[in-house]
Amino acid sequence: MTKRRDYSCAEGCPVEATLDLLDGKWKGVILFHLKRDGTLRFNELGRRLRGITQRMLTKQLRELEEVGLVDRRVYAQVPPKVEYSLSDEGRSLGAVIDALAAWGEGRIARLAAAPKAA
Amino acid sequence: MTKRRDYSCAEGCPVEATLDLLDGKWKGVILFHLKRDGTLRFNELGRRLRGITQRMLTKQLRELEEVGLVDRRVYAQVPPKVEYSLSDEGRSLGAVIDALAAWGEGRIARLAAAPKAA
DNA sequence: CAGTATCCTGTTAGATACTG
DNA sequence: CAGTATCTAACAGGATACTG
Repeated sequence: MTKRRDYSCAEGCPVEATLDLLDGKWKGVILFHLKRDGTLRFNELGRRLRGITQRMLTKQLRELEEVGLVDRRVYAQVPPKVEYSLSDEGRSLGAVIDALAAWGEGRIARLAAAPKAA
Repeated sequence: MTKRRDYSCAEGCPVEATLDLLDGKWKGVILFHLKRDGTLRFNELGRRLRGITQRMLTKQLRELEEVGLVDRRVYAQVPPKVEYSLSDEGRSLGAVIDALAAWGEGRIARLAAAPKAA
């Protein structure tokens, strides 16, 4: 999904604008966990995302930071300590995250109830 | 974004489950327009998505159909007539689409108000 | 009208190894 | 602990041309 800067194409574009920010295999879940837990360190977050590599976690976090959804706080100490949390802008996404989570739960339940015929 | 079938990993996964279905550059907008207009023919839809190629439109629609969010109705006539609309499942996504659109509008407004310094 | 069929490119994301 | 650096396979998605 190519990132865009201009969403002047009216009608449907706000949807795209939002989705563009959530794009990437892990962004949605990352935001979900930061919303839930408030503040998490790099590896704490990583542990909540089973299967993610450090490289990917770093990349997704940097992108979220770049668009202003996530704040990154570095403590000048050894061993390193870096904390991630939602920015104000990220917090404003709360209702969206909730909507995604709520509908997803329903869908998972529906799929479980009516298993796709083999 | 790799499609998955199992979302048994608890906590954050409903978010992923939803996002997986909306993945692809055009799915969000397609759903938005079908929600708005109810039923649209292939090219009507295409015209609302400036820049999409027929190949992509077909592909995204097939994927949405496959996961059960969109219904495809073919009329046996010449010239061909094919109508797309939200399925019941797709309609149940309404609140999510609205949330995405609403937040996106806010964000676009915010970006316009505070243009990123070059 | 509503697609297919090909070709082609950049990007995504996984695996793996290394570091201040 | 919190990352980098490299390499690679797979795919997304655009361009273009053709068709029942």
